[in-house]
This record gives sequence, C-alpha cells and structure tokens, in this order.
Amino acid sequence: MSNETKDLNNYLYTSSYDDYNIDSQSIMNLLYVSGPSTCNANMISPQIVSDLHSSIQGAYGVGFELSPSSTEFFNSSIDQENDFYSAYNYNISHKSHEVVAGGGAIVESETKVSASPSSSEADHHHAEDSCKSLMKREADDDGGKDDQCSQKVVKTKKKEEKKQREPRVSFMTKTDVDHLEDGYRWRKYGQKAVKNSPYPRSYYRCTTQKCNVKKRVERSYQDPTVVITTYESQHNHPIPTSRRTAMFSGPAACSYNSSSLSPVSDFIINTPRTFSRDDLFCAPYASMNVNANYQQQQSQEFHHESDYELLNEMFPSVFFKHEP
DNA sequence: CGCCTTTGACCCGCGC
DNA sequence: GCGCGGGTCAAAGGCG
Repeated sequence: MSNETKDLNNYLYTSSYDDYNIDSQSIMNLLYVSGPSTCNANMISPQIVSDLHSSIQGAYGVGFELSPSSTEFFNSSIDQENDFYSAYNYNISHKSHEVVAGGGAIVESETKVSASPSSSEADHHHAEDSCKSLMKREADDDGGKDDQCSQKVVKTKKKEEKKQREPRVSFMTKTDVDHLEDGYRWRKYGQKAVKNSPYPRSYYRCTTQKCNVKKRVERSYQDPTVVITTYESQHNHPIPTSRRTAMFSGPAACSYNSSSLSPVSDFIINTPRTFSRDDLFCAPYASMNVNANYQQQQSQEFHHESDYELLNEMFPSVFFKHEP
C-alpha cells in the first residue's frame, strides 16, 4: 500500500438495505464499527462489503479496482423502520481459499440482517420487469374488459412483488470520483435531481446481457466528499476480464455458509487465490474480533506458510489474540 | 460503428 | 384527483 493511498482520507460505510430508498441522513448515522484503517477504499473495501452482502444474499460479488484512496471501514445493517443500525464484527479465519467473516456485534445490539440467500433474485427482477412491460403493453393496447381484469391481477402481483424488493447494499466512500470503478461495465440510464440535494443521483445498469444488477450513485449533500453507491441485485456473471485488474482475476461469487449461520450470521467469502495483500488488510483490520478457533485453525488451514506470515505481518497482534 | 452519456418525457406510487 | 418525487425509457449526440 502506498503512502499516497494512505494519505487520502476516505471513508467507507456499508449497510444492507431492506428499505427501498436511500436515506443519506440515516447512512450518515451509521455506527462506527471499526477503528480507522488505511486501506484501499475504492478497491477492496467495496469488495469486502459486497462479499459480505453476497454472503447474506447468497451470492453477490463486486470487485473494485484500484484508485488512490484509503478507507475507514464501516459495516452495518439497517433496521428498516427505525433507522436502527447494528454492527457486524468482522471475524476472519482462513480456510483454504475462504475468508470467514463471522458475526458478533460490537455494540449492544442484535445484528439485524435479513439473510435471504434467495437464488431467484434475478428472477424476481425479471418478473418485475416483465410485469412492467406487460402493464405497459396493456396500456398501449387500448384495453378492454379483459385488460381491466388482467390489470387488476397484474397490479396485485406487482404489489406482492414490491414487498419482495431486491435487497440492496450500499456504502459511502469519501472520494472525489463520482463513479467508482468496480470492474464491471455499467451503462448510465438515468440521472435525477435529488430532493434537498444539489447533487444528482445517477442510475447505472450492468451492461452484461441478462444481468439485472443496477447501481445508484449519488453524492451526499451533507458531506459532498462522500459518494453513496447502492447496488441492487446480483451479478450472474464474472467480472469482465478486460476491465478487471489482475488482483481480482478470480471469481467474484460468494457462498453462503448456512451451516454456520449464527444469530448474528456467519459468512463465507470465497476469495480468489490472488487475493491481494490489501484485501486481507482492509477487511479484518476494520473491526478486529477474532474467531476463537482461529489460532488453532491457522496452522492447519494455511496451505502456505507465507500466508500466515503475511497475515501476521499485516494484522496487529491484537487481532490474533485468543478470546476467552 | 459500437458503446456510452445526456436529458426530457413518461410511468408509478404515495401522501394530502 | 392532484402534485410530488423516485425510477426508467429512449432518442440524440459524443467519443474512441
């Protein structure tokens, strides 16, 4: 990690959204989970965030390319009704090619995560879109009685679908760059002025065919240096190699470790073998709470001695302390 | 020429 | 019913 990278003071907030709208104010109120860490915000933290989210969702991956910024890592979920934020702890252990991010709230609150590893999110989206186009078609078709009837059905269906909104993950990054490069290809399909904000919100869609991932980018009106990025749905394809840095040459998919799901949720993030040093540095360092079995596992689970040495070098000793 | 952004119009849900 | 705000569409234009 370069000094230039460290010098830039970037922040990253993350949250899991059940709510449909971003509430910038709410996001700003996110609990501080981690100690300040200097790492590559635009690069790795969103990756970790995304991976975390994907663990919750079942599969969700976003890789971020390098940009000169550093991050304080925030990670939380949002209670939909009360803007209540609870925090994850980011435990890490190393299982072969996996990083396990285990639950354990730092704050005195239960981690509220709607862990819905739905494999049909894309289908939901498809359904929503097709429903929408259907309605549009019906509207265009100068509807008769049948149309009125079907419209009712469609509306009912749509209401039901609305309850099953695409889960979203959003995070805030302190950066000058509006559109953070994340390795995927996006096409901007809209821009809207945001109420009470001088900064517009941009809407992007993944350009890959049959991929329904969308993302919204807006700058916080409270802190113009903060960019709020919200991802919706999940990629059903790997990151385009042409746009992907060597660092993220592996698959972005994550698996959901249901067997280890605790009340505060455990996650498995599959990481490519090329998982960078900064990657490892950023996430666990953000909130240091160690899996109690970590040290017992580490000697067996690190396939390469250098891995452990590397981590030892990167993480403060406190990170590896035993918990009672 | 393909891909992308821009931007005004449009649709829809929601609150009053 | 109306107005507002969020989200999307699609034509037009820019760029490499």
